[in-house]
Amino acid sequence: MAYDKDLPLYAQLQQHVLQNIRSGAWRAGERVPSEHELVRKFKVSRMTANRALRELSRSGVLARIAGVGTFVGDFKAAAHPLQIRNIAQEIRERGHRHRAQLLLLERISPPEAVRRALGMGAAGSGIFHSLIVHFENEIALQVEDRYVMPLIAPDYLSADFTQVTPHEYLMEVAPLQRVEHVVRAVYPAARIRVLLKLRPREPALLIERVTWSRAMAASFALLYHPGSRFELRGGFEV
Amino acid sequence: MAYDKDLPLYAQLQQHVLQNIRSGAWRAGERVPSEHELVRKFKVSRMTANRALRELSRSGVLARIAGVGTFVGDFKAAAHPLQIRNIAQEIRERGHRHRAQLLLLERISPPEAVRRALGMGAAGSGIFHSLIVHFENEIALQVEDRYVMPLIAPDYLSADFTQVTPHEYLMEVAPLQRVEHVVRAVYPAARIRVLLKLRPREPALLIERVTWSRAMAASFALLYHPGSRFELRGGFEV
DNA sequence: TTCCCGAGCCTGTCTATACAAGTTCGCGGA
DNA sequence: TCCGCGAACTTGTATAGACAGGCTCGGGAA
Repeated sequence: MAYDKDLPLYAQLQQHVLQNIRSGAWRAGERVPSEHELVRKFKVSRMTANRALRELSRSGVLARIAGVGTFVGDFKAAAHPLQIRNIAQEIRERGHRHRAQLLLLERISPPEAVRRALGMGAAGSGIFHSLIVHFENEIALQVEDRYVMPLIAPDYLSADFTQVTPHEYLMEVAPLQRVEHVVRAVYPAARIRVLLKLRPREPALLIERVTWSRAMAASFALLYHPGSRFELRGGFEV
Repeated sequence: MAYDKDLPLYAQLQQHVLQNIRSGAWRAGERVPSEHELVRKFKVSRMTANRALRELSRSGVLARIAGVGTFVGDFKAAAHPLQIRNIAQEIRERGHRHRAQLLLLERISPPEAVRRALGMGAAGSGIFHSLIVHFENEIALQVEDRYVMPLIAPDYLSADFTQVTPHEYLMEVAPLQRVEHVVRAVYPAARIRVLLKLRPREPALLIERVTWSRAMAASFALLYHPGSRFELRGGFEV
């Protein structure tokens, strides 16, 4: 094989497939060699060829149909991933200083929108609410408006959110099971605009995050970011 | 094993691991059973245990260190994926009508911002430019402002972009190698605001997309979406 | 006391083999 | 002509065995 001899065999097979796709020799939808053909051509065992193709299939590069064959995936249809990360960690990884300012930490009767997001019945008994501003080098980068189910984190009101972010705190007290995000561009309410020091027409990037733990909705967060100072990045290779 | 007998063995092992993580029995950073322990406990071969753990490791649920062991991954550090998809396909999958209106299709001298995004030298010889509005049931959902390297798609100016989207066209003529996205909330220029029929203070969600093909930047697209009618969704399970 | 080396664990890879189940296609019988 | 069956191919899964290389820790040598 004319590929990097330092790589394991299955990875060399993957390189072979990827190079043919990258070069345009194998186009979307076209058939790629079967496991048996790879076995014959490259003198490897079928398990090795199987692993090479199976992993490329799992990552969306290939599509496999039992009994039919393996085909080049359709990038038109592929979803390209973006990344949402922990704000405090992101700031620290940039080598900057993170500071959290706690504005509210209370038990309230949940607003209708929050009840809907968390799938609460009408008889919402009360919910924990925190409002925190996150600063990167003393410049506001996120307003975190969060609602937490008391059942999941009974001691939420006594946590020190200047030291640990609510997300980190919740990760400690309850195992995370599922996360859902919705990202939108919004023109936020005046209260949020002030906290983020938004300029007159500057919009905000809003991430709505719902987390599940122990088979129930645990927390609903509205994460506001200044449009001019925050962006989500993502990529997608081969 | 007390798991779904219809699942393959390696998947049943994964269920076992995931249930222990979900329930909180195994916390982030803690050790999980080694392959040998799984072999003894569940009477499977090591290759089966290896596959179960390897795949969970690849998806970030576990972290493995050769010579040491396998550990529960740290969700605090995990990045949560969002999805960016082909707009025309997304609309059609919702069962709605997609229509593309071509406003500009020309060869121009590239603006500075475009030259930078595509990594062009100062002597940019000229670049193809298209401006298209995408409608969902006759409501504007995206303004696509795209710049394409002539080397990659020499016949770009003679394509029919009411029938095929530029992204689909480029996928046909050049193999896709890499995609990068940046997502921001912006207050767009008046020209864009008119096309999207934005209300007075309504912001837009802007996706900047650079694609590479044959080891060079191929295309730079600015995708504007109305803040009130467009959102990105993503999730993350276990 | 300090340092080095090896035993014993771990993951990573690879092979040969086996069986199951899905698809395709052509041949032969009704 | 039409239908059904089976051969030949495909992927999916599972096993047993092997070797390589990384890490830890303890015992023995300097």
